[in-house]
Amino acid sequence: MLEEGPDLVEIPSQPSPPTRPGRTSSVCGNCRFGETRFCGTLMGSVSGIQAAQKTVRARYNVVRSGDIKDSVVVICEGWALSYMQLSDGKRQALSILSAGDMVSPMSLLERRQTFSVQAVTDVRYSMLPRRDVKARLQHDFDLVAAWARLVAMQAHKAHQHIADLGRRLAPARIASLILQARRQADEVGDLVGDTFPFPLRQQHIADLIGSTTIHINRLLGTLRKDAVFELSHGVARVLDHPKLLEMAED
Amino acid sequence: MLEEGPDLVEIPSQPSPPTRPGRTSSVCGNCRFGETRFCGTLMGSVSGIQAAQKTVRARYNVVRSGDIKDSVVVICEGWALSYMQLSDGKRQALSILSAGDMVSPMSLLERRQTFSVQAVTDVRYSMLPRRDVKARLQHDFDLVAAWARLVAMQAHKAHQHIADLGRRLAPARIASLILQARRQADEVGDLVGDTFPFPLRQQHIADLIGSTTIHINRLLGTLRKDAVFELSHGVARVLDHPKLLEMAED
DNA sequence: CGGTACATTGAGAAATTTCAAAGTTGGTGG
DNA sequence: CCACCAACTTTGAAATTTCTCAATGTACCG
Repeated sequence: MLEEGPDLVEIPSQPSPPTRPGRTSSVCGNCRFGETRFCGTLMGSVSGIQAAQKTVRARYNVVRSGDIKDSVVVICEGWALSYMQLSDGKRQALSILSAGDMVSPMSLLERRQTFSVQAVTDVRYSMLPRRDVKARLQHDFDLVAAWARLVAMQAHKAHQHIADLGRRLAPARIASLILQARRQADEVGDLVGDTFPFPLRQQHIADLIGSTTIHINRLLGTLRKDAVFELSHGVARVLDHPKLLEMAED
Repeated sequence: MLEEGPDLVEIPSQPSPPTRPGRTSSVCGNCRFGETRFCGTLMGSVSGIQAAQKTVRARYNVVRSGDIKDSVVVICEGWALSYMQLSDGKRQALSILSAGDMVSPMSLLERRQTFSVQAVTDVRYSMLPRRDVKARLQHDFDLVAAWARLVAMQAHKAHQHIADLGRRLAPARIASLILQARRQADEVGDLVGDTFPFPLRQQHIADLIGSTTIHINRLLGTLRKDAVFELSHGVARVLDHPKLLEMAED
């Protein structure tokens, strides 16, 4: 698994983070997701919440475990990975974050981040002041419910992840990951034929799956050889969907 | 891992579940935890929430994945395990539930249970009508916050679990589990010297750890031989705390 | 006594990691 | 245009970890 990243993978220094700040709140108004996502509903026409937009380049951190943040982070564009950093330097990815995802619904209460987030591609994200968001929720129980639904979904995903890691062999986990990404792409309209964007590196897959790059590499090699799945240059291609379903046995 | 349990392990039939119903709400008033737990706060003096008390014997289910429940379940006495049931019959435990634990904070919204809960020892539990609880939350944002804190804690535990399963070898996971149980026992005052109650069977440990009984058995054997940890008749004993800490590398 | 749940052991098989070393690719500065 | 570098991918072989299969042993209960 990926050891604590080299300098390039982490934000190199506090003074000059690879970030270009900016302050807009109309950005959300132009968002391709409109109000289909929680962040959209939250920002809806009359919220008056001011979102600060930022950008980080691939392989840099959006959030670091332990950071104290007074904002809720929402990914607007690009892919990122949330992960836990283990004491011995290993890391385990928790989930894929892409456009429209709130980095952590929980961060509404806890200023201290309990996990890190690293950009896979270049990432654009918004920071919503926690105070404002909280106030908004306080006045609108429906929003609380929507938020809770989000939390519930994430909890369920976490449980699936636990079951995957605890009870499945690597091939099944990979198949499962691929299918999940395909489904997601489909929902967002990014699925073109049997092809969809998949910018994760083998290292990222290994981190999600709880395995090593080397093993992932061999498994992907097999999938390619067997004409089941191909991955190259950030584009995934499912050649044998039924086979994948069978492998993931879901 | 445990295959879909034999009949005895599951509730044998709908007509005569091994449950003796009863309806009391003063029970919570007499609870040893008072208002230190969320359920206590929730039921606090003036809530007027009516809790139905039930009991199930060891190895029976408290909740089954897919059940539709209009109540929130809280464990009052005994130990239980929440777990995911995989399609191929295997199961993966998610967490230990003991006195004072709400089975799932998420169940406040979702009637459909997304995981199962099985009693490890005999278990007494309360069922709080969701409608009432929800109403209570709606009138008291502080309760929402308390609830959210609970959710956040569980999310964090889930993340730890994911990291454990994905990135640690079985010995480290066992050590980690033991220490967690010890800490928990300590907090509740159940730690006597180096000894504390630990009713989990090797099978349960395997299900939590994502391993097999046989493997667990050998590892526990080693721990015993090396005078690090002993487990017998539901009582655990930590002989070499530092060693365990080192193994869990936390 | 018979049965069920649980713990324990041995031996071989399978999955996965580790170590070591090349091969590729895309971008950058000269 | 070329050399070079960093990030990635690929391969081989040996070492570890963990699982599976197959028995056997043990304690408690009705």
